[in-house]
Amino acid sequence: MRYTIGKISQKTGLTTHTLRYYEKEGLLPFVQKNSAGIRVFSENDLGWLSMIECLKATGMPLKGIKQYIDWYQEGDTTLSKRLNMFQNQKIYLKQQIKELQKHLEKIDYKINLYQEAVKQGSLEKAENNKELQKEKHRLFNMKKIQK
Amino acid sequence: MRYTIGKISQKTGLTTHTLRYYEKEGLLPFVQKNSAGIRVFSENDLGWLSMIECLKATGMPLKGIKQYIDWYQEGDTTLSKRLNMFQNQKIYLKQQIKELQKHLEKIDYKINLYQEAVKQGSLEKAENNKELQKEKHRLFNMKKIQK
DNA sequence: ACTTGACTTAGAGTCAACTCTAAAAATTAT
DNA sequence: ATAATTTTTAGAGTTGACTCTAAGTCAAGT
Repeated sequence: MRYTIGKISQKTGLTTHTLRYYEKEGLLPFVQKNSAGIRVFSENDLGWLSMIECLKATGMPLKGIKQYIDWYQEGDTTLSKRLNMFQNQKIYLKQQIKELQKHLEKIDYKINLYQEAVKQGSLEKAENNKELQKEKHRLFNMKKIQK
Repeated sequence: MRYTIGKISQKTGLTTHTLRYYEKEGLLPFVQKNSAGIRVFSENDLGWLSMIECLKATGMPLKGIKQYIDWYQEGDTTLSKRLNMFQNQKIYLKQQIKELQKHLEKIDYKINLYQEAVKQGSLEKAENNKELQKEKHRLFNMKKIQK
């Protein structure tokens, strides 16, 4: 199946502007153009966009994604570079998830605190709750600064 | 304990420039200044910076963080707004974590694929592996575009 | 007292990633 | 056939979050 840029925009949620921008940045080197100069996207291009989304969402800048695509185009001589890139991205991603889970605990604490505060009509009163104090200490206990 | 901007910079990893920028943006309304105009940070300010980091890391723009701080300063009349904000942030964060875990699966697939490709010296050969094909289908199986 | 380093301000500059504009050509709908 | 919509390009503009500069003040060490 072949798709116009508008269809791909609907499908991916990226604007047509963004898709052209990605192409200009070298992220979509496989997209064909017909005789009138109009882009014709294939299933394969959708696959690339899915991979781009994955790398972008996991914190890789567009330049890094372009590097990967450049390596892909160089062929099998860059296989280990690409493997290495994915392995690093995995390490980074696992770290990210771990951090977000810690942040989730902090936000849960705040929700508990504010639920109590709404109930009592006062943040100060809620902060006097022993259970919440213990939780706060556990979560926000920052190491002291040394001279 | 009282700290200068430099100490806080060391402690938080934010540059002094960034700390002043945050203050200018209204994110640190509690930071005091001494008679010479020099910022004096307290433990309480570190607590605020920790919360700012949490909200920033979970995708809230600085404007949203400022809104929260403005509400805080308005006092107990905004308790439910703040509770609501944290509840929304939690929903958003859980969604984020779920998405990152999906991305992790995709990256794991790519690692398996490239490990096989490196072993075989060819990406094409690796792509012919039945197990990997099944996995690819499971992970990248995109819905068709409808007319 | 002098030097070195940290602090102050207002404001300019940078960077990544879009986002939009304008004018023209192609495609689709009536 | 005509109108409306979509696509094309090059290039300019925007946004968010810093990041840096310059010119000056303050503080600590010798």
